[in-house]
Amino acid sequence: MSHIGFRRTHYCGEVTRALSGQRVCLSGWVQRTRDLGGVVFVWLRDREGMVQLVFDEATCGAECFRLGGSLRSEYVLSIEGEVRMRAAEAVNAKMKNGDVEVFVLRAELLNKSETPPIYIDDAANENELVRLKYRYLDLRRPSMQQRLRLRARVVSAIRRHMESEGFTEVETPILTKSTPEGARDFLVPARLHPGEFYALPQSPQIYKQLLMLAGFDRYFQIARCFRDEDSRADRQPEFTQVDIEMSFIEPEDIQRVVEGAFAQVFRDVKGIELTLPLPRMTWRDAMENYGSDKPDTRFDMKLVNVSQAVAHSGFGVFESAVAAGGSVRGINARGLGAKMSRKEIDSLAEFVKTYRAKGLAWVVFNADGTYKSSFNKFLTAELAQTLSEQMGAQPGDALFFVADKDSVVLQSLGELRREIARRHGLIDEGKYNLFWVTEFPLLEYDEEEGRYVAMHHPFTSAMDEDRPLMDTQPGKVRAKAYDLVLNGIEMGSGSIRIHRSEDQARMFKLIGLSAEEAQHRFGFLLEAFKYGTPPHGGFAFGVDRLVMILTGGESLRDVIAFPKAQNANCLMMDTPADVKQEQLDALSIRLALDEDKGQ
RNA sequence: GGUCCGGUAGUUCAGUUGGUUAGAAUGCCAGCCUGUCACGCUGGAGGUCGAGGGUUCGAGCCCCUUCCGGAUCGCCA
Repeated sequence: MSHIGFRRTHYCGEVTRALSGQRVCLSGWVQRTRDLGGVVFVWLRDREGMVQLVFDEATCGAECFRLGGSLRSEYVLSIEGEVRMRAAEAVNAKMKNGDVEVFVLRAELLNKSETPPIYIDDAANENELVRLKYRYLDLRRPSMQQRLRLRARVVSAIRRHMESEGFTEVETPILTKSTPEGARDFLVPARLHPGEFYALPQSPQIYKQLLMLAGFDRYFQIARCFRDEDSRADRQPEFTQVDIEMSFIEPEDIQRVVEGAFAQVFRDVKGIELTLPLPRMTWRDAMENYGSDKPDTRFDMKLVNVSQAVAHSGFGVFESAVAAGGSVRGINARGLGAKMSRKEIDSLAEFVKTYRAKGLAWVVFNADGTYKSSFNKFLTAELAQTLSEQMGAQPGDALFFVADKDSVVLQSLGELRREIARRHGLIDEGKYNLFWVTEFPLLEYDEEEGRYVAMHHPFTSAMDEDRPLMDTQPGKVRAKAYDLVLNGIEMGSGSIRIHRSEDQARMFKLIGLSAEEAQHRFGFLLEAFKYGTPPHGGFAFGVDRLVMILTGGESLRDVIAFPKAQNANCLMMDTPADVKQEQLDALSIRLALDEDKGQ
């Protein structure tokens, strides 16, 4: 008995009326059977789709017919059969190739299957827990197959583009060195060096800069990166990024290459021609208008700063926010005044509290020209007029205001505008708004740590015209740093790097990294910079996120073959897992677990 | 580290005020059925109500602890 079935001639999904009358050999999984007693219908599925098989005793013989009746879900089957057109009344219009079927002549059962815990169908609605535990079955679903195949095409398009632009693909180590700054590292114990650890790379940042120093001029890599931080729908502990670095360039040069890669991807997998160069928006404009450094520009509803208008309104909440150096800003939910119940407005107020806003002030302009508001007592006709002018309000509009320090106002309103847009369907889902956000600040002040931290990373160079501010007003220095934003999601970021060791040392000092610590962690880099480092810069963008958007997915789990669950578990393999004592001994590791959790 | 939602049959879920033997659909098993396509009909099996503890005459339901999944704030240079 053969163990490979019949030599396959076609994929199931390829069997169409064009093959009518021909003999075909198919292999695949049993999707569903309908045993009518005298005839058995079977849907056979492979990666290209399904086709209906017919087991008819007169055609296939008694033994084969018995086999047909014994088939169950996900049995693995090979058949030889004849493609026949179906009678007009037997056509299944819901099936792509529902006008044909394959009359089985011979069949061979290659493997049985337990009854699967999940039904292999896109309409199925199983819990993620079950899906992730039986990921190999979940991946049989057509939608999962399509997403991963689209992902492969995305990566292929990128690779082709980068090669055509003269980039060299170089692999960099997975076992590398823990860095201070930035996300938590995954650590790997070193058996040959007791007490010392490798770290998994958060990105190949330093390696790619060293490759520039080494003269490769143009480098890229499809790089796996690791961050030991809490997961989100759009954040996994390990993820893939396209990592790029170039020498002797300005921001526009790298942006042109990255835009080209995205254009290639959109052309290949979506048939969409992007208009290049992509639009630019400064970080400052993004924050002012959208309250976010990754604005979703598929709808308007911009933030408006009304601090001046309300600074002396008598409304304590507004006045004190402005007096304390913060601001009062608002958004205009156009035409939604009548559609929003008091209950919904209350829920929006709860929503902004998530982002530490203390409350949400609102004004609804009725169609008849009257208005109501949460601060009626202070809302004089004059103030209402001013606000309505500044925010372009018309009858029927609803205005929402947050008063607080800028960071809270911007974030809470920025998120609120997205929430309102989601709830009221203001987002055109067919749109892809891809653009650059430029002129990011070099540093931001970390109140917890009481020092400046690098906003991008500490290898980012300052904009030339802002360099004089570095000693006097570090918070105002803009960086040669740029993000690429797609539909309100950060695709990636990049910068022109520091390439002189004295500048790098100065940057480390600015972020409070002592000379000793800098030497200990980055001594090799400072040393390397002494040997003729070219000006260089780069970019990195997330493959998972890009594919998620292109497939309309809600979660990175939908575009990663074997993703981690929220707490970084793999539910299928049950990782992480304990190890044998001998393994720990070999690594000189002793566990210090609480007794009730422990061994 | 915090907040919120969820965990009941293989799966998706319902389960009233705490009250007899925990239900439905689907799937599964068996039988019948020659044009089904979510086939149909008949019958059947299937449960540690996530786990542990507590309150109570009595807990799927109330309380505490804990585990697991999801969303999210912080975090993520």
